Amino acid sequence: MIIRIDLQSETPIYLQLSNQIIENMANGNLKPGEEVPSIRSLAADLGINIHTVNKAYSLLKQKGLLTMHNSRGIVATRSHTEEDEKNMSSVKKALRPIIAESICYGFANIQLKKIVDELYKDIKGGKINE
Amino acid sequence: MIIRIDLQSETPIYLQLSNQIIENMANGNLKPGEEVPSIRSLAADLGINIHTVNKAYSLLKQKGLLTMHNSRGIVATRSHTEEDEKNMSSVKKALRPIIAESICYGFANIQLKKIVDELYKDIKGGKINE
DNA sequence: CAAATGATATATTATATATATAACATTTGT
DNA sequence: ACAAATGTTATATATATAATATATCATTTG
Repeated sequence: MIIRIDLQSETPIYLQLSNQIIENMANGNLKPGEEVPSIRSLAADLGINIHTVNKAYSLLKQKGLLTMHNSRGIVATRSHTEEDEKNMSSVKKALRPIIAESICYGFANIQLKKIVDELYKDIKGGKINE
Repeated sequence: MIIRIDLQSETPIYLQLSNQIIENMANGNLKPGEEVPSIRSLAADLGINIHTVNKAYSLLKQKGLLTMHNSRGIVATRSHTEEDEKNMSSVKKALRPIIAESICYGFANIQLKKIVDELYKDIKGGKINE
């Protein structure tokens, strides 16, 4: 799993980290059941603090995407279908202001869905660019 | 233009404010060329500080959605088509992590585009909920 | 000329982010 | 039994962001 942190970015490190782990889960680089690097080892590899990694992992745990096993490592998880409603409302809440902004920019509904379609395929394709 | 600030929210006030102004521009409550409340009056109405309103307005100005006229008020703006590329890349950058997260939740491409479609119509419809 | 405007400056408080150590209980491998 | 590695938690420090309180300035409007 490739992770790259930009210390100059205005996006907090723990968010960059959790976002990139999510991308790795989305494109299949990190599959459900597979182990994630330990907090200490990842912090050492990236040259950042343990607590920063811990914060990112806690966020993913809260989203139901990671499961901590008592002193035995951390494993990628796919949240259950019972949580679909919760996940759905979380996604909608995040999407809403972006879609509103797109409307202000004059982007049509079809145009916006085309962008979503492209991003969806691009992420699943496994590109980690931007 | 109706604006409601939640002081308990974890979303910063200036972001709540700019997001709601954007929604009002998206649903037609605030049309291009129309005046926006002055910084002082809006701050007084909402019971928040001048600088917080100023920060929200500056953000919208930076997005090309507001234009300040020297000591003569602030006006809603539709950013020009020449900036489409910039706006597009801005929207994509914001959308990417949310779509990746949706994929982790097991949401299909069609399902996601349906959500976008619903939100698009809901925002244009003018609902200001949650 | 007074009033209102956006812009700017300084200061203070509170919260968020990131780091540095340290310690704890649990699990794993020897 | 023991050492090593794990996730968890606690404390402390430094910096950045968010929000507030005053205040001043040039410009525009009535």
